[in-house]
Amino acid sequence: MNIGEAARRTGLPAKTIRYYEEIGLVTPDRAANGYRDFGDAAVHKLEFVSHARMLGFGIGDCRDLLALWEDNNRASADVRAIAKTHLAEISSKIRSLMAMQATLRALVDECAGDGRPDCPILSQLGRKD
Amino acid sequence: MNIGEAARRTGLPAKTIRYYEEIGLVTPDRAANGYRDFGDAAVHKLEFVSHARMLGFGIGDCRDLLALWEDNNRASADVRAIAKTHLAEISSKIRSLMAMQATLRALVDECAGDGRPDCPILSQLGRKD
DNA sequence: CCTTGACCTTCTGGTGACTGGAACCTTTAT
DNA sequence: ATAAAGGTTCCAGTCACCAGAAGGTCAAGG
Repeated sequence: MNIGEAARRTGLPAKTIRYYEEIGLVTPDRAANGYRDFGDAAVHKLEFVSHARMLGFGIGDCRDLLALWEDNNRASADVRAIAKTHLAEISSKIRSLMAMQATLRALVDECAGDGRPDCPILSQLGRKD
Repeated sequence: MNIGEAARRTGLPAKTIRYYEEIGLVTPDRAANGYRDFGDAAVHKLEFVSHARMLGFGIGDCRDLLALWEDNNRASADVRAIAKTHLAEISSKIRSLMAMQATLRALVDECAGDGRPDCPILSQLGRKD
């Protein structure tokens, strides 16, 4: 099938699929006219990568997970290790975002938000340490 | 003062300060030898930007907040609006990360993580929709 | 006076994961 | 024959920097 149909089936933009080919995540066949020709296996791989990306895995992790997925002699421990590392990164990002959120929310709550110039948000940002 | 001292005072890497000059966030004087010469006001501006960046504001927001900070006729409503928009983006990111976290945590908990190939993580990633 | 080392300068190129657009070719339908 | 809808490649841009190269400047010590 052509790239458009593969895009429809996977939900990935065609541009993204071309990019995935460029970096070697998938290697679709080529038809005589030069068009990419995706088989079911290629589409399935794209779906796999799409799902992994939705869970926030980076391209490097996707590559590793894909290799594991295709290796019938894999150890689930290897998969789990990648996932756990990623989970830790997610948790760390959440913590950092929640800290920002708490600080910012307090500041926004304090701010009158009217026509006057006094603003605790700016005061806080401009404080000298 | 030279860029090194400005970096020490603000905690920003010198490279970052040069970048901030390049994009017009700060415009330090130049000494006769071509070195950047930061006055207290310039350092204070850098501190302001540094704080805003720590709260996750993008460079565009920093530019706007900086302009508001320096405008004595500002309305705090304008500052508050920027902050509220940014808060909404933070909340959205947190929600999205927490969804990933929940899914991934459940998968990791289900996975034996041993030498066998069976792995619910890979099964889930490879599921056809 | 010379050297050493720390500091400064600019410039180029890379990061992650795409996205947009231009210029062009192929297929399908009218 | 033509027009629309698809496909192709390649170049450039995004964001907020960071790494490194090649070279200029300055203060201190021999």
